[in-house]
Amino acid sequence: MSQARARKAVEVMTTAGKPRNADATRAKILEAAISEFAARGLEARIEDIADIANANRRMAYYYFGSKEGLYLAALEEAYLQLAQAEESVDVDALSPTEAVAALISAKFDHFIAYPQYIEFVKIENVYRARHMKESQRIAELCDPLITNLERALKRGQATGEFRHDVTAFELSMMIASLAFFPVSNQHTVFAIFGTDLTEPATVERRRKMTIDMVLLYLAQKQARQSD
Amino acid sequence: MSQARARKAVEVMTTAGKPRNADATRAKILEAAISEFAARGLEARIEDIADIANANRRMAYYYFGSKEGLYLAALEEAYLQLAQAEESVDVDALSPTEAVAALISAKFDHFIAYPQYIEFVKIENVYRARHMKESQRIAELCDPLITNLERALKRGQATGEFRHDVTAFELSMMIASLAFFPVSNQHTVFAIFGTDLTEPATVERRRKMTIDMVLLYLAQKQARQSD
Amino acid sequence: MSQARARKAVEVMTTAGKPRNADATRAKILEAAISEFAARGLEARIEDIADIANANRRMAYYYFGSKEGLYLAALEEAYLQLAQAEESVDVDALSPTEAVAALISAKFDHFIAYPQYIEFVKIENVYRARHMKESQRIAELCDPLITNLERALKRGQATGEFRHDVTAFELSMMIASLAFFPVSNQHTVFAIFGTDLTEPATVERRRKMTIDMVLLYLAQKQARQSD
Amino acid sequence: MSQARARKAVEVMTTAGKPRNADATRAKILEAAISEFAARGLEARIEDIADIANANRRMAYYYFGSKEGLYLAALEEAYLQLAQAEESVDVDALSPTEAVAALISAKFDHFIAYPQYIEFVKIENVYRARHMKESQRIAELCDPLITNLERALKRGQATGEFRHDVTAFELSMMIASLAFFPVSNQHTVFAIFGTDLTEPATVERRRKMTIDMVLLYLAQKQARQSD
DNA sequence: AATGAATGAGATTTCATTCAT
DNA sequence: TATGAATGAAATCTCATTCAT
Repeated sequence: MSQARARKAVEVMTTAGKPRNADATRAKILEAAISEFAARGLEARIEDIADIANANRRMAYYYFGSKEGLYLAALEEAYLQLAQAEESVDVDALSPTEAVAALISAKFDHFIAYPQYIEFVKIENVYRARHMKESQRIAELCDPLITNLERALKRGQATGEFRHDVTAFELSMMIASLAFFPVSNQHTVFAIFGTDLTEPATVERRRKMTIDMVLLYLAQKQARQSD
Repeated sequence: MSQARARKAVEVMTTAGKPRNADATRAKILEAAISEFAARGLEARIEDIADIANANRRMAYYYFGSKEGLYLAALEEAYLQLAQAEESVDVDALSPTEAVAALISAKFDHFIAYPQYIEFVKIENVYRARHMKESQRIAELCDPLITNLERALKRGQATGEFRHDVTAFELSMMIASLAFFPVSNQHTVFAIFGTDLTEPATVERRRKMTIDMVLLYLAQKQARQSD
Repeated sequence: MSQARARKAVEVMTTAGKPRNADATRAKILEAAISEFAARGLEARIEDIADIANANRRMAYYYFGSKEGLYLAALEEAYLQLAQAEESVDVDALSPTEAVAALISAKFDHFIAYPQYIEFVKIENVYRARHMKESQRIAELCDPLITNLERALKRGQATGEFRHDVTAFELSMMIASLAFFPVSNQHTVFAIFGTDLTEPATVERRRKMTIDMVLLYLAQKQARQSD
Repeated sequence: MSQARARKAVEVMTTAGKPRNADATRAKILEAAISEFAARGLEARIEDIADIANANRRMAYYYFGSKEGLYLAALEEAYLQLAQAEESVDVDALSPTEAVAALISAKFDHFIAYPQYIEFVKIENVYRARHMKESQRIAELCDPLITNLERALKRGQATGEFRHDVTAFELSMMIASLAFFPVSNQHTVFAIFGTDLTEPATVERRRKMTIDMVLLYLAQKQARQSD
């Protein structure tokens, strides 16, 4: 929007040689790419991204090599934000039960704050994680997601508050399922049932139910089996 | 090629019956479309679909009007299979608890049997249900999914087995979340954590956990109402 | 352009032998062709023509050989109507002046009654009379148009009512110009000036002006011959 | 999908500039489009136009957005030439009679000099001015055609040389009819009567007759009626 | 006489990408 | 660093026409 104007001002001052602001251009293209890829999936067009970024199409190639390169950069950016989201929870300062509740709640907050994240994950799964497999970085970024949860779970199992027949990974999948699906599938749900799952009251109700459900499951003492 | 084999599949209306069979051609194109769209999303190519169906590319337009028309037909077909999947459960012949468990289990079975369903739902959500909104039929097909569950829930609440502060729709979303996510997001999960969520043992473990979790939640007597 | 042209299932009830009405089918196709070609030019589609005629597309080929054959048949039909239009004027029973006025008036009537004629002539001129050149018949049909006028003109020149330095062909072109153009070019005139040249009052005004103008010209005694 | 993405004309100042010259490429494509559309109507092929212009087919889309966009640009160009044609007549420096004669004559000259104009008008009328309606510009360009004539007519009526019961618009239609039709319909006339209306002697004869006829009509003092 | 099914060829259009400055 | 111009390859779609009954 007003970015366009800003660029014009810059151009005017550089008379002879034309050293523009490299990082700024790159950043604007990346930002535009995140919003466009999130909005349209791989149908997003390089030309549109460049226009939104107020940059030349050629620059996208200059900085990111190809459309897929740009997509991957945008994807990594989305996961970077995910990792940062959970840092706000100080797992070890809370009781096991509180920590699990806080981690669940943080996930809900993150999905509200960064809806693009869910878009990218949906897209990547349609493409069978084709692009993500190229990225070493994303796996590293996601590591804390499990380890944080694991510390809380282990402590709760040690104190006897939590059942033993569940792993951190399983627990993580449960939570992710309950938090992710209603957002990722909001469109088909709305088309079929006419219910808008993004309404704040609905989201809060869901947050509470999810916490209740997970803690109830963790608190249950298993009878005998374990599979 | 495999033409000889494909010919055999033709229904008996023409005496000699080699070349011209409208229904068979249409059906083969639709079948090919389902597998191609599920595999590649809207990037699937009409030419490939026609080739797989052993038909002329032009015939896809003859029967379905456009690429989007063909996609929509394939989408509806996927939902038709979903509706049929749940018919196997005789909700009213089972106890409320058994009925809920059976419905959850049926969902797991369906997702194993018709993986294309999940692909279509993922794709539609990437496209923000753009195509599904055109279809009156899909909403109708999905109606029983809620009403079946509702009958079981109501009965359980009447007998006092189930808590009262949950609606059939909420329950349905819970179950769908827990069953859908690990399949829909299997690719990114695998890329990040290296865990294959489709292994039979894993699926069975998940089926059991989901049933336990949901029934535990339903059995819980809520202290005071909230929200 | 025309999106959903997907085949609909159609009930069929012809049990045994199926002797349809050959002439009627041919006539309906031709009628449909006239209205479609007049409305859309050569962009008219055989499929649409067949549908309007409630006939099978194949029948158009059966009776007319090809799209161009059908077009030519429609074109000839349009000229047939033109020839018939002028038969209503009994040139020799009227005074020369009255006869010319009547022939002009008949042209105006014809253009109102058979607007398709003008459409075909426009189309043919866009195609540089490519198709009409194939037709012996059309030239024959048009012959009376000149000869009728010629008889009136000759008589008027013999009596001294009409000037001598004009031929029947030239006179015919004048009349045709004044009558044809405002109809043929009504669309661009309307687009540019916003005037609707088809309003009855406008047409009548034009009819009168044309008669006045032509008779005035014919009545003028030329000073010296030129050219 | 995204229709109008056509490049806008951009100033270019490259010194040598053989291969990359935006204006030249654009201009050559437009020029080729004018001749091809005039010759073949909307059946003209983008590929042929590009070939004639010695440009890549893609560039037609780059500069004009779509085939219709290119056609519209060509159409506007044709009307631009029309407007320029009449500028040569200095209406106010001539007597009313001379001015009308000069304007008629200029129209004949224009139709000889720019035959494409007539082709475009014919085509547009076959398409019912579908494209022209999109163009604000054309109506503006045509405005002087009436106002020039109107000034001459008004002056002649003021001096008593011209009759009063005719409007500038009516007069304009008369002139246009007499000048346009023999060119626009030359092909069917030739096919039917074998007369070539484009021969110079024939054109000159027509020019004289038209001027005589119109001036005679204008000079006539109307007896009593008025429409 | 009549028809539904099928096809081949070609048209427009789209888009990522590279050229040349 | 930055850019407007240019391109090739492919995808969708259209349509007249023919096949086989």
